[in-house]
Amino acid sequence: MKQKDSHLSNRQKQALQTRQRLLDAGLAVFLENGFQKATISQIIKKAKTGYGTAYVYFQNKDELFIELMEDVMNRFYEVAELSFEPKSKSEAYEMIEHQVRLFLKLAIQEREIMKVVKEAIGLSVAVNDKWLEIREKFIKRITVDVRYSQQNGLAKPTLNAAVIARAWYYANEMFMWEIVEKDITSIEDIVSNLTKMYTGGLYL
Amino acid sequence: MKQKDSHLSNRQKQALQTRQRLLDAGLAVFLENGFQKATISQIIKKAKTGYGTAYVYFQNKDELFIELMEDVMNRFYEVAELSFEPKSKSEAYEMIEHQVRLFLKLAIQEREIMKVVKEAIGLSVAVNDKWLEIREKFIKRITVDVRYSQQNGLAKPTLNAAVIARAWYYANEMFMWEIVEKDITSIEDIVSNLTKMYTGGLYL
Amino acid sequence: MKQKDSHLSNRQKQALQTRQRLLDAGLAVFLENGFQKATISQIIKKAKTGYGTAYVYFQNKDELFIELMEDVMNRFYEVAELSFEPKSKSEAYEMIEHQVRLFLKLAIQEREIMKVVKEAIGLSVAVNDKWLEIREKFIKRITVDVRYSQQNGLAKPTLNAAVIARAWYYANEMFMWEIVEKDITSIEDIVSNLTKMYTGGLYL
Amino acid sequence: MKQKDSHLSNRQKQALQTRQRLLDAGLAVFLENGFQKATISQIIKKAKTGYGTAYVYFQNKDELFIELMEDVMNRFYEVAELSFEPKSKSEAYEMIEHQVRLFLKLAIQEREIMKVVKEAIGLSVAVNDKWLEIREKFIKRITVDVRYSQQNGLAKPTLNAAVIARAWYYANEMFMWEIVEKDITSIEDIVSNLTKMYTGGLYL
DNA sequence: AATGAATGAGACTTCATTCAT
DNA sequence: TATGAATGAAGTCTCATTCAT
Repeated sequence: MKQKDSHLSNRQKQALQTRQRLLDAGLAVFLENGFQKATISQIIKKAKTGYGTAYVYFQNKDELFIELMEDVMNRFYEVAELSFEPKSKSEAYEMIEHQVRLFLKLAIQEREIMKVVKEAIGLSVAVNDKWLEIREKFIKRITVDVRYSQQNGLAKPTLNAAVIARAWYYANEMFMWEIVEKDITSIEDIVSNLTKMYTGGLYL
Repeated sequence: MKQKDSHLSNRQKQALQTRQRLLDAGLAVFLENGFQKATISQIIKKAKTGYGTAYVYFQNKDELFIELMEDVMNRFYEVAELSFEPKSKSEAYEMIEHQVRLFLKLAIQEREIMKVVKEAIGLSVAVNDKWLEIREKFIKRITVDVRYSQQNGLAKPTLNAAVIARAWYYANEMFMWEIVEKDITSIEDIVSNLTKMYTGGLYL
Repeated sequence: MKQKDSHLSNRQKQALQTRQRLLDAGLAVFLENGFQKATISQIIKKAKTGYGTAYVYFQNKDELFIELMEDVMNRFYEVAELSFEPKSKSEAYEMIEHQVRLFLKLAIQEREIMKVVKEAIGLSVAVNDKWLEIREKFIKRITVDVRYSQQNGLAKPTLNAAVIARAWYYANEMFMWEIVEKDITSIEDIVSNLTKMYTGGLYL
Repeated sequence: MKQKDSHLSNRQKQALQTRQRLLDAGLAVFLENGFQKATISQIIKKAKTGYGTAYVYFQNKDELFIELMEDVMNRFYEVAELSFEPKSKSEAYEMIEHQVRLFLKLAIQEREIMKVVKEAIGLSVAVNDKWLEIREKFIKRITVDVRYSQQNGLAKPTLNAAVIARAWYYANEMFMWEIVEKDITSIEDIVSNLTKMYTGGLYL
């Protein structure tokens, strides 16, 4: 954003570079070997640092991966954060369909790293916890959107926004995993059915 | 059920008993330690058999667990198999709500073993594959139900039954995991919101 | 040789057949998997008998293999037993060259089983001992031949027949293994050089 | 020998010591238990290092043993490398007899470790391969010697030096194993007969 | 003569992490 | 800030063989 780094000492700049080298190397190694088979050994070799150096910047393998994972998930979160202030049911439909499409397209784009994320979730408690945290962030954001529609008389006011948001997110997340794991590339059928059922069920 | 076994030789009966002892011991050990920490060693000790004996009946820890998992999942599947031939939208609503409630109640009942299942899915490829297989069985069954409603003029005929069934199942499965993992006991809010959104979105 | 079996009871005939079935199955399994990887399990499955049955006829896996090995080695031993009563050095040369050629040709013919024999020698004490026994039988036979030549004034009388026979056998055995393991097919160079050196060194 | 190591950091020197401790411990353990029964566990206990440490320096038990084996075999190889430039047949005879004697004496000296080598050759593919490599090195060296004698008009020029060298080496190796395994101590009979036959057969 | 259910010893190896330098 | 030598826990699974039937 602003001119960061500019006020840093050379030493600090170097440190930042080392850190970034580890991150880059980590990404490459995780993509190539998956989470479990990736070793710190491979990562530091690729980053040309010593064993200890990796532990200066990251508590452990999981933390390094989580950093990488957050980068990717931020891209997903940008989609969730898209402004959502529809004036009508049909506008809501358009916006939601658009959002779902972007979300699933992103899954296709980030397929490889997401496969590793899926694996890591099952293997590392820390990664799993991080994932849960990310998920709640998504659900919270969706809950806000649902409430907006209810407050503006577009959506059924008796439904529990939090539960609906969760259900909706769950369906999206699961299709996302399916796309990632089964190498699915055509998503339009999913996009439209998902959106229709959701808006049909939620909106007036 | 019937008198099976009756035609088995004593030897075979004994073998069957040994196998069952291992299964029982396995369940106890998995419940107590979780999937990862459970060891074959603990299981055979509890079953009072030799190491090799376990490997006569099960290829490895994963296979033994999968057998156990299938037993539990069959109880879930019974719910999915409940006859579903509604005459009206409201009858459909009743039936679906009933099914969801049974499904989630079962999750509460089987909470402990399901926690282990969740853990095992992330840890064992074999268990994960089995889970995917079970999931597809559920989705296939739901797809049939959706089609029935469409063919009887109850549900929107333009929706893709397979995709809708999948989305619906996904939402249910995810709430099931949430209930299992967060020790949730009050499910009525989930049941009613889930059902309302689903029937509102799918049915005419 | 004579009409064996004819006087055997049916039961004894059956037993003999079972034994033979095990031997045949053993050969097939050893050839396919090598000594170490071959399992009793595979053998009895192929022979269509029970576990225990194999142990009625053979003390253990090694014994079954040794029986097979003896069959093959008898074919080699026939070469060693070829009558050897040369009248002159040149006749001796011819006979020895002929013998070496037959011996090494046999190695080519029996290559596959001999590979397994080599493996088994290193792995099983019993097989190794049997091999040593077979070797001594060969050397004893050769010693007789060397003595014959010495007694008939054809070979240097001061050489120690036993040591010479052993050295000669060793060279032959080693070339045999080389042919077996390196899939060598052209042996004439070996045959002639071996024979020339041997007769040159031993004969007058 | 010279002051190598001098330029190594303390860290590297320490590492070298650790490695040597493992090698020394390995030798002791292999001598005491043979190859098969020796365990990494015993070795690290004797070397007072951790499990992982052994695997830092050697891929596995086989590799550690191969290192040990190479040390011994180098002593044998020194004998094979003895300069061989005879001026006459009788000088050749003397030199060869001397070499054979040294070779077999060495076998007596190194009997215990060579017993383990023999065992290991049958048990470990890696050790077997290493042995084959060592053997070829010997044979190559002998081939050079045979050629020298042929080129200087001492040995029969029509014989194939490579085959003769191989045959000669084989006889020596086999007697070496016999001496090692049967605890033979009187070698003069072998030395003289072997040399006589060889020189008689090869030289003019 | 034939069967087959049961047995159990036990050695390997990996790799994230530490901490003295 | 960077290094890298050292650590060590821990759980799998095989398969020849036995012996009661």
